[in-house]
Amino acid sequence: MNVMPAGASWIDRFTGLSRLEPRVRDVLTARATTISIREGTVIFGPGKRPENLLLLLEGTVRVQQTSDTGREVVLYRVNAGESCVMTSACLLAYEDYSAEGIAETAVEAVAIPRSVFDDLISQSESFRTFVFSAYSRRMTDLFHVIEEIAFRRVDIRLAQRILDLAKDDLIQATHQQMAAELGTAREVISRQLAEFQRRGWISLSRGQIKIEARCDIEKLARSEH
Amino acid sequence: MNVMPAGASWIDRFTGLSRLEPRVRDVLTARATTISIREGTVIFGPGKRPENLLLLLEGTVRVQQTSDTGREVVLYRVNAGESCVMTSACLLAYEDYSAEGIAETAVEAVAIPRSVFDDLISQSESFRTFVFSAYSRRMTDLFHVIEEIAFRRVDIRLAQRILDLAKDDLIQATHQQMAAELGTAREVISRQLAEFQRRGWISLSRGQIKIEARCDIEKLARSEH
DNA sequence: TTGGCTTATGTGACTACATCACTGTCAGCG
DNA sequence: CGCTGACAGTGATGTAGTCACATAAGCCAA
Repeated sequence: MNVMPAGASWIDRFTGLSRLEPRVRDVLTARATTISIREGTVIFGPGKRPENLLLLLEGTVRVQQTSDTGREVVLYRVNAGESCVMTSACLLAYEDYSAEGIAETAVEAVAIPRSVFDDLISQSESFRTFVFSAYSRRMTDLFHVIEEIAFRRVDIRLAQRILDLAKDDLIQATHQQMAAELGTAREVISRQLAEFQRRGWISLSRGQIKIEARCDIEKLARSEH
Repeated sequence: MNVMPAGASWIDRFTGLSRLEPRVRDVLTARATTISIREGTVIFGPGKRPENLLLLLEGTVRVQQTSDTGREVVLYRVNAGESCVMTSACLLAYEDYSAEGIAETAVEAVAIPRSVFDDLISQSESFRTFVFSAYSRRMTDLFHVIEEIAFRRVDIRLAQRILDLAKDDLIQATHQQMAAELGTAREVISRQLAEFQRRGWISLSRGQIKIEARCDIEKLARSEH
């Protein structure tokens, strides 16, 4: 993780911080640093306590749960312009989570050390709102995950996830990885994808999925039940 | 909700608050009130923003998710000595959650209004730790729920829940309510309970489940996979 | 007490999903 | 070129969820 002084303007990339009191803004600019994190780095996870609160400038962090039986579910992703609140929870009150956060791409982030975080929380009402909003967002995300896993059909969820993950109508992922996205088994994904291909919605090749009929997939993704 | 002045000693019932700075302690004692909430009251939920952070002195709050298709899952319970952090998130950054919190029994709680919460968070390090720890706890709870729903068999989860809910080897609940506990369908619960009864582990009657062989149920609850 | 109502529970048939145990296939490389 | 390891396909079987009912149990009022 390469450390360098923070620029003056990054704050404006975070909508929640735009109204920050000028005094507090200065503290943040002075005492936070930007860091670069390599793709694949584990940012927090079982046994790994993070040292900083991260505000993402570039890249995405994937937060996932790995069960003792080795199966995985992706819980949510933290994108540029968002903060990784799990790290702030860990920061102040470390519990050994079963969830872990992984840099899915190379990540540029502003790192706020615990002491600064503490000062900001105590001095700035708008910073508090920023942090608590972020918590709310993530809680809401988790509620959605629970609802989807418990009550939604996998074909619908798969269709949604294909649309979410597709860059330029293409997804670079194995069936195993797609299964981990939804918390299901590889075979289930293989069969569903085969069915989608049969319908001409996608085409498959080793390690990738290509969207051929986006609107049909959207139709399924939007359908109830 | 019946309002009366708070006693001096309730703070000691919350382990996280025992080390509160004396000055802050006084603020809390002076400006917080205890309230009584009737069983069944919706404390927060879609369209209902709570006005206070609640610290539970007595009773339990059940936090559950209701899907648009009408099915439910119980996410976690807040017990005496714990704080209802969802309300604090709502307090500072209201999002319209799909989750709702319901007083499962009559509840006695200390109510901390938004302004006081704000003061405490800014003035007291140990109060901050208290609040963020509570967040951590609940996040962890949600991770467990996700793991259970995604990867655990319902017979095992049902056995666990029976043990959790049993007061004096008896549960007053319909199959429908048990289904909501686990986020599954009523028929599934009926069949599983029938099987447990066939094995002599429980006996059933309308609206209640009686434990007959606790150790056998525990054996199943503990078993992997 | 009987009959009617509501709520709770039982059941069969069927679909969806998970698991297991394989087989087949592709890409890269020694 | 042929091995190797990762990826993908598939049938059989078990578990869970859905649908459409049939029963049954308590409750109240005639």
